[in-house]
Amino acid sequence: MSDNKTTLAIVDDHPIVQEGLQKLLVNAADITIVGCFTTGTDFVHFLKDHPVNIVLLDISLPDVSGIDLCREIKKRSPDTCVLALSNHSERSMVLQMLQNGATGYLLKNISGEELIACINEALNGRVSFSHAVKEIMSRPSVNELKDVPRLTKREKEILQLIADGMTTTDIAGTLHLSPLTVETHRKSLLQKFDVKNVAAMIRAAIEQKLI
Amino acid sequence: MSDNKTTLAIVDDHPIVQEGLQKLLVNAADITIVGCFTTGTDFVHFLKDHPVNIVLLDISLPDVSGIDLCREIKKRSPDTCVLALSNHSERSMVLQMLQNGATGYLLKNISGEELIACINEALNGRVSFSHAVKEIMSRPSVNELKDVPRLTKREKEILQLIADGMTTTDIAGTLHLSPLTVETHRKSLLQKFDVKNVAAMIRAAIEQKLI
DNA sequence: AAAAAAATACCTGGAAACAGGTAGAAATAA
DNA sequence: TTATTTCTACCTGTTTCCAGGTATTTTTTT
Repeated sequence: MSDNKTTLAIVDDHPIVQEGLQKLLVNAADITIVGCFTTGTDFVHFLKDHPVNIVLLDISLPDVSGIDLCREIKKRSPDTCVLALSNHSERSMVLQMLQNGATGYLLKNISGEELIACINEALNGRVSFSHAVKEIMSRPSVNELKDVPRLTKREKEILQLIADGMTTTDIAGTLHLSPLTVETHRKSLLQKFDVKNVAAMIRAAIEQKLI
Repeated sequence: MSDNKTTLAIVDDHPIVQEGLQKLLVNAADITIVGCFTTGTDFVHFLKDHPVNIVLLDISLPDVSGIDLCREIKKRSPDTCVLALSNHSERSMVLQMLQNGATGYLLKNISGEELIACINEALNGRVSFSHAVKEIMSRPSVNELKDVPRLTKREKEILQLIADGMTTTDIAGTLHLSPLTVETHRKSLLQKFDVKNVAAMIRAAIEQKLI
């Protein structure tokens, strides 16, 4: 039955990785690769009129952040399993991806067998981690219990401008907003980061890779 | 003449990358892949009794640093061209690799054609960079001209406390100084970083690894 | 269609930061 | 032993930030 094969897509801007994944997956008889994409927007566009069961998603793409892309995918196609692919295994990033709908998190040093095993895990509705990630997630990290704040689009924008050294009135000027509005966002940011001033906020934001 | 084909080895601990590189190189008729290795020591051992013309070398291996491995390879087999493979394009890393005998530096987002072109460049005795690296190396780094500010002991101390979210009076308290003194240091810091406020300063300080 | 979240904007008052000075000890380098 | 740097401390303003609200409109979610 060629009909009920699993459809899989690859989203990664590295040709080497695309080719490598394809080669590792040719041995999996029940998986059909239906597309390879180098940008998030390309894939989202494809998803409009093609069903995809599994997507292997590089979280550091040139156009959009892995987190935003994951949300977007799950919004448009909730049944698609998103497996995040990454080079780095930071606990906070893993948690953020899961919070935004990912079904698993794989490191790029994964072996072929493990990759296929993880895909099957995901198909069976289970969260799947590659070996190294599993270890990191198993112990309840002392450090990173403080959750990463979930910022709105506007807030991210303003955070970035603050980090660039702009004052409230500067920011209001460039975004064509009232300074009072910018202040409101600024207050929300301080609250979400749970800090008292920008110095601490910028530091926290960089640590959590939000800048 | 199958004899004068180019012999090439791959050293990378990511199965995905190994497979991907192999697949991208099957089209290059004059290249024979003579080995794939996941650790530096494995490859060095192989090199003892096998000639290798080109080695694609991942610079972030689990066992040894890319720099050390490159030195070792060139010591044992000076005629082997080392092409560094990396995810990151930091100017300093590129320079270090070249200083230690590498013939080129490629980013992992390289395309198949570019990869083969770079290998041929290297075989002809020329230094080869992938596109993105070339750009970074061509212009005399914007980044590294603005010198890292030379801070005094006290300034470093206060910078750190500012980054921790402390106010001037807080800092004065913990260091047993007058708030006015702390303000003076704070002013010096802003001047040395050439910024207008702490937000920009903290960011710059973290970028320059002073925090 | 109703509810929740996000973005917009306003107000007051106090706290902190920033800009542009001066200046005297103390430590370090020449 | 000078000369220089660093650390200390002060003064006067102005600007910006922060805390504590309230409140309307728009967008998104349910």
